[in-house]
Amino acid sequence: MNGGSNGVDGGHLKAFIDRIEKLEEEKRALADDVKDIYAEAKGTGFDPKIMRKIIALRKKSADARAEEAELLRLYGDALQMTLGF
Amino acid sequence: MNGGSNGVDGGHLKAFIDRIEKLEEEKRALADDVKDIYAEAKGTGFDPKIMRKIIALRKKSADARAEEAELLRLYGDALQMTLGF
Amino acid sequence: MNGGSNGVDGGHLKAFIDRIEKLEEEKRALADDVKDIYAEAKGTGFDPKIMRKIIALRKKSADARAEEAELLRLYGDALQMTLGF
Amino acid sequence: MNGGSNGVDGGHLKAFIDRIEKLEEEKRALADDVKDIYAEAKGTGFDPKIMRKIIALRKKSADARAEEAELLRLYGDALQMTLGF
DNA sequence: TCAGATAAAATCGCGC
DNA sequence: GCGCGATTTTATCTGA
Repeated sequence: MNGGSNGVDGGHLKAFIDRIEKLEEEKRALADDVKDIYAEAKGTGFDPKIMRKIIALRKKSADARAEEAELLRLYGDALQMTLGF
Repeated sequence: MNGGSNGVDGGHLKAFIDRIEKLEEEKRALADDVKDIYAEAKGTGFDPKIMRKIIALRKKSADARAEEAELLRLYGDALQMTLGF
Repeated sequence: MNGGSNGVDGGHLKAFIDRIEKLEEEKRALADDVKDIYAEAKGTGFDPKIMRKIIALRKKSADARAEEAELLRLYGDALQMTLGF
Repeated sequence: MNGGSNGVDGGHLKAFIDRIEKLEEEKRALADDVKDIYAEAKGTGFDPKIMRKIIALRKKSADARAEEAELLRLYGDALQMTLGF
């Protein structure tokens, strides 16, 4: 049946796992690259924290952004907070 | 020297570690309580995600909130984005 | 309806948020206590970094027991066995 | 100076953000690939949940080796030994 | 859709 | 003070 004797195709399983581990490794490398860019941007005077927020906002549609801002406003108003925006 | 024979006061060390582990356990219990409250709030129609944002905003001073919003605006404007707020 | 009169029950929302913030505050206090103990231990000659490792290992041992049981369950399930626990 | 004329170098900022977003997109693509492999494996009879456990254990084993060396280092350091590696 | 698990991100403390 | 590593918190994803 296979190398083992328990009905599990170890070779096939190992191929899947190797492929996954390779991809995960590539993801880690890309994450490192991203970190480097943030560091570089910081070195030229940009605020990485704000950059992250901008990027998060860009991932959402304009509608989604507006809706979330509206909800924040509603909740903040109900709590009588001054949100500052 | 001490109970052991390697220069480390095991009894003293254990006392420290027991105290820390007890406090960590209490922290875990509180974290569970928080999770329960979010679930309860969700059950009555509130959006936990927005609640988290509100709580995060409340942790900052009004000035800090305004300054961050201003930076977001500056960056967004430089990118010609419409932020929606 | 509430201060904001916008359909959000501010009183109810505030009650939830107050409860959460209170619990978070207690968590912070406990975290400070933990930090103090590490500082105290450091002051008496113990290395906090090693202490953290020790505590992590103790926790890992506990987790390992739980995980062992879970893995048994998983494998048993994958093999369509009824383990009975 | 830029589109916004507010003191933020939009062109420079945009270049950084574009690079980051491109890398994040690649990360997402890799994550999708991983997801596909899990799905494919599932289709051939493997249990993805167990596979994840296996991979976590393999990673943990690698980490464990690193940690063992680190603990050696830590304890050696705590004892003011020169290990030479 | 929702809870539970997994992964990503932000935060914090340390050492240089 | 700044980057780095570790912890904690937040968001995403899978399966019921």
